[in-house]
Amino acid sequence: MRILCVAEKPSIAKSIAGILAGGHPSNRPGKDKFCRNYDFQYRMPGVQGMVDMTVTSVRGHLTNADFGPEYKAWYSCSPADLFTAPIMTNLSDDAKAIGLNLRNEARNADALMIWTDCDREGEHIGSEIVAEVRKVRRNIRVMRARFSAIIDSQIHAACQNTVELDWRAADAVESRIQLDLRIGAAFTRMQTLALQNHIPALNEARQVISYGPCQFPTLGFVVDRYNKVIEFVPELFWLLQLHKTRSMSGGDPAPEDPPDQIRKVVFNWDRGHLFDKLAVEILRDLCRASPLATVDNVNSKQTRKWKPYPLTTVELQKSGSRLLRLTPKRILDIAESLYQKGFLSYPRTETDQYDKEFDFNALIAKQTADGAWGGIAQRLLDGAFERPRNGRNNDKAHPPIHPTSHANNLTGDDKRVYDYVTRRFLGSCWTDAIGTQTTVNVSVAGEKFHASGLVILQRNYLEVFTYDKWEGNLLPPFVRGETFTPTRLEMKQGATTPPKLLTEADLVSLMDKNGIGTDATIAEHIAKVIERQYVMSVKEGKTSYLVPSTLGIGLVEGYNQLNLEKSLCKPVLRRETEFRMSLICAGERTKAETIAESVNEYREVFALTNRQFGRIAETVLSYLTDPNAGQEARAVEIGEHDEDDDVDAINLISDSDSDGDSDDGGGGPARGQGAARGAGRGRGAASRGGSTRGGRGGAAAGRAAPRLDRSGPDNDGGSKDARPGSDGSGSPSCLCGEAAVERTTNKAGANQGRRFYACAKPMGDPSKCDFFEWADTANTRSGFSNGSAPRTVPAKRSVPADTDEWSSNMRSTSSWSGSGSVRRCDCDLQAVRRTSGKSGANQGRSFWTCGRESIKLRCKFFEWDDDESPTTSTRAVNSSSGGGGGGGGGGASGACYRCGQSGHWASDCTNEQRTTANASGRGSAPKRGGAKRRGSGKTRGGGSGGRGGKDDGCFRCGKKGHWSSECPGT
DNA sequence: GCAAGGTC
Repeated sequence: MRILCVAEKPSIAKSIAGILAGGHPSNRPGKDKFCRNYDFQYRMPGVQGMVDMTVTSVRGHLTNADFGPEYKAWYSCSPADLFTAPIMTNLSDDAKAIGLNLRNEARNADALMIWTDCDREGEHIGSEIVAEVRKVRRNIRVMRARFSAIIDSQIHAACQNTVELDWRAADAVESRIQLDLRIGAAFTRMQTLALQNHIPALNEARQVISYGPCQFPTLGFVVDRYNKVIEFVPELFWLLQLHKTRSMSGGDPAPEDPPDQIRKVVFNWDRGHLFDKLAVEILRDLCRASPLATVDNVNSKQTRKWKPYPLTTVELQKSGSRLLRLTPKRILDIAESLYQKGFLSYPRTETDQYDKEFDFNALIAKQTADGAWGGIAQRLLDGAFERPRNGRNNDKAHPPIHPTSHANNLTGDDKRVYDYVTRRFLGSCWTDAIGTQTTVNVSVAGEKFHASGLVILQRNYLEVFTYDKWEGNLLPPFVRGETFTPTRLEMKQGATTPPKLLTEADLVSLMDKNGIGTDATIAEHIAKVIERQYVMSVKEGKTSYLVPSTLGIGLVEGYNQLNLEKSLCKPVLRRETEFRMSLICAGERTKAETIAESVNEYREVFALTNRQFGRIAETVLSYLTDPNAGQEARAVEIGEHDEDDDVDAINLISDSDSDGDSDDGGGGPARGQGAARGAGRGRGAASRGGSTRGGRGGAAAGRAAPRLDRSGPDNDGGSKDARPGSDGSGSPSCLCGEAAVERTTNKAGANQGRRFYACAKPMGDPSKCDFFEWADTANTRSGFSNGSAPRTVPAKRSVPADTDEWSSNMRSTSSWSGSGSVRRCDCDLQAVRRTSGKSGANQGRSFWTCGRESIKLRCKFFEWDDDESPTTSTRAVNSSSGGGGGGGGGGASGACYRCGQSGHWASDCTNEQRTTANASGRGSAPKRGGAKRRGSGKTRGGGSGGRGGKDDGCFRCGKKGHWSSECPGT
């Protein structure tokens, strides 16, 4: 018997072969330069004699999806046709040799064992391998080896307990591939041609204005933050501060005290600051009237600075970009090359937990040779070692990033990245830093103040992880119950400061949180929006900030003007795609259904965008030609508060008053300068925004300025500080946990005028969540197509974890538990039974999901509350929706996007009330179903409708009645 | 001349 094993990448093939062979298997070159073939014999349980094994690999995906030749040229068809154009999937050019190797090796194999990574993409790559092998061995037996780490015991267990390939996961990926291609190509061609037509400069530069479901939300984040910065209106606040100068030996300083024994202690106000100047003045006067301070409490407690978590790709990119000041893409490229050289482990991982059996000692031992940290590595080996903290992520495919061997001849950025990874690894294997924190609480005339000191007792991990700073601050002695006269009591004025522009690290975080891209692609998306000239990286001091170009702002503003409920510049559509993929994985939807549904939805958005693209083009043009535009970016003061990552940083401007008349001389000038600077910047930014942004000035002025309130919980003085709208009177809570606001749908269509609940935060606020609920169905959570929030972070790499779970989910002859039993979700909480309110085949059906209250925090656990296996439920969905749907487009199990009724697609909708506004386009919109493209591109002119384009106007000159390829103007 | 996702 001979089994052909295929891994996702050469390094894994080598490791697996080494483990299964129990040493060094013989190996021979394959047809591809990187993918070698390893041969050995293996004893499989239940099989007589030894099995001949060959382990080889692919290099990621084997195939690429693209349109057929008749659609490839940009003028060959209307961009709208790309939503239905056939997609061809072929071996990529650089996978030709790999395919040949697979076919050669499979010819004399009895079985194929898939060893790709255990995630959705891995299942899809597995399906590509199966397809390739079946070209020569149609009926070959396929087995899936499931492993979560390259550890001997796991690899042997995976080999001996194979499961089925997860075809649903592969289908989910397939649907994403098709959707991304159609959306990307259609929108890119449409907007590029339309903008080139409108704007000669873009035409001359032949500049591609690409659209991508990850690119545009990435751009959207940058523009949102930029808008927040320039529209920011500072708000003044006031606070009290108490100073006491004291000798370290206790008591007031004496003349013989050396200077380093004298400490100026600043006591901060427990109220933080208030936005009511009069209130602060009154409190200050009260303190002045009886200025004696009483020490209410002196509290010392042990504190610690936590050592870093194990390193994930996203964290490497974030911290690397912040600390090493390299772009995320450069960091990933360097990590990749260090991995290739054998210095680092696999650099694309979401895992921040080490496997129980991880061999730390061997890896730490390799670092004892290092001149800089060798001694520390030795101390770890000698007993200082402490297991790294566990993070919350585990992709079950790769361990956290760590050094795999010692490197002593690296230079430049390679060395800086290697050093960071290694110091972080060693730091995570040490113990937290320990210190003693002392807090002194005092009161003056009933007002409370506090000061803190820190004594670092053990630096521990800080000795090797030198990127973390922890500075001690020694307080002179204070005794509970004592009284003293403050050296000064000040009232200070400050102002809220605008958020800073995004750094690349910020953007990586935002993308990660919102599920835009994956750990391996986030950096590429950022590089892409820079390459497309939507975003510029502007260096200010040591930090690079991302500033949208006029083109980038124009595009986002243009799209925002369309008021689409699901903005193309926001992450919500991407999340829907992810959510739909998860439904395919759960067996609730089929690939065909999902693709049809998504394509239908996107095509509607496309048609709407296309018809109104003139507005977008005008907006872009206005930004590109505005002589003031682009100055804004430079005018925005960036990098001023480099040390503070807080978006709502406080800028303490000046002393507005001091403790006594005698100090006025010192406080006066400082106040004057500071106030002028703060106010000047605020007005300047606001007016710049207003002057260059035309009509938006009013809206910007009407927006509430972000307000900071750092007052303590005991704050009872500043009623003005209370945030509006947080009391939630009858409103549901949004995903941020705050009261949602009621809004009205303005998009033309069946739901125009309908009320819904959404997050109260302003548009453009990156922290605004995507909560959505119709006001009239607030108690019946509808399906995601109505906007109920899907999970925040996509399951780029998510399949069930342990073998048992895997088996129960993957085997169709399942150990599916019966109804009524208590179930536990993936968080190991008691699962909660809910009922599907969504119209369609599963309406009213009960299911079990994660027990957490917050939708945002729920795990991916999902089970139907009946006896059906996932396979059965898939069939149920198929049959019912297939019957209900019209025509060849699959079933319409969801609601029609035009009239809101279920049972038919929007294209087949006969409900005349569907168009209420926007008479210019919508009323005359031809039906999609009536004019499906068939045959070659030559026949396209005959189709009178359904594809936009010709009837919506030529993409070159904008006139109707001819295709852009036939445009007389070209 | 379009996307995003693997990997090298």
